[in-house]
Amino acid sequence: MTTKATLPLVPAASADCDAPKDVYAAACPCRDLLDLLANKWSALALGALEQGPQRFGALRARLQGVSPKVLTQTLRRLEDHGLVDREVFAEVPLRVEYSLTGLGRDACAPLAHLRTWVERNIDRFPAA
Amino acid sequence: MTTKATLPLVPAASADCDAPKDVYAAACPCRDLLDLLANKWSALALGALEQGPQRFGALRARLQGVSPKVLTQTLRRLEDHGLVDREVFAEVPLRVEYSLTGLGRDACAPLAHLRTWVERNIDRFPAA
DNA sequence: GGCTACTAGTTCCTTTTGGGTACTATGGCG
DNA sequence: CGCCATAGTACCCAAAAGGAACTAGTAGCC
Repeated sequence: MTTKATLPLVPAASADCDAPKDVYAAACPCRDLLDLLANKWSALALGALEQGPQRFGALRARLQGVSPKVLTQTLRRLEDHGLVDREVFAEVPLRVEYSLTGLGRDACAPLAHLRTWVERNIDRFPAA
Repeated sequence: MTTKATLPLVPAASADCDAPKDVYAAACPCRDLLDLLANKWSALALGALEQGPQRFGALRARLQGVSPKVLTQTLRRLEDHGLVDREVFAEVPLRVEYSLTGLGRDACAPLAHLRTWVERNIDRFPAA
């Protein structure tokens, strides 16, 4: 038996998102956005940019352990979604600055809550 | 030239986490925890469980689009970290109930902020 | 001119993860 | 016996994460 037969996983009438603002709906764009923000590197990058515009190298140093490739991907994705701005200065050596947009600044609030909750509650977790 | 020569990515003295509560430190356990919580399915699963204990099938229906494998993975990971409880009832057909621990309940708050922020601000995002 | 250095990436490759579909185990019911 | 249900697991493939090495463009130095 297939999955489809056992459970009506999606109401089926709402393929194009009848309830347009439900992260629990698979087809809702909210899902993609949640996927973007609920992500380790995004949360860290936006938090770093909260303290002002930063260069690529500075972000790389702040987000300890991030590889340049992943950092580029993360920043591009945030840029594509209108959360950060990328500004290139034709200096030498080349300088590129990343900064938050208004939207990005707003998105920082819930992510900051998450980060600080983690830091404040880490001791309550089993050592494993 | 290698990466090591150009940037001291990690202070190197703090391999075992001198500042024990910094999500920006690669070696800090906070990092793993952030990775666990800052995750689409975790955020959705914990949010679903906020409304009371749920069976596997109910969660699967609520988290539209999740496959049984991924749901199992997500729930086990949350269980391993002490965020959810898993209770098996030896009935027939088998019943398994998932519920939040105290820690899990606390973790819901920041995640709920994130989910509702997304739902409330989705319209501000570029259509792309 | 040739060498080095700087920044901000990209490319290539391997490993890990995500994810779907199909299948299993258990037991009641007709 | 065959069928239903639930709660998963097994298997496989594709996508993504991730690391190390390499590139581009320019300036300064010898």
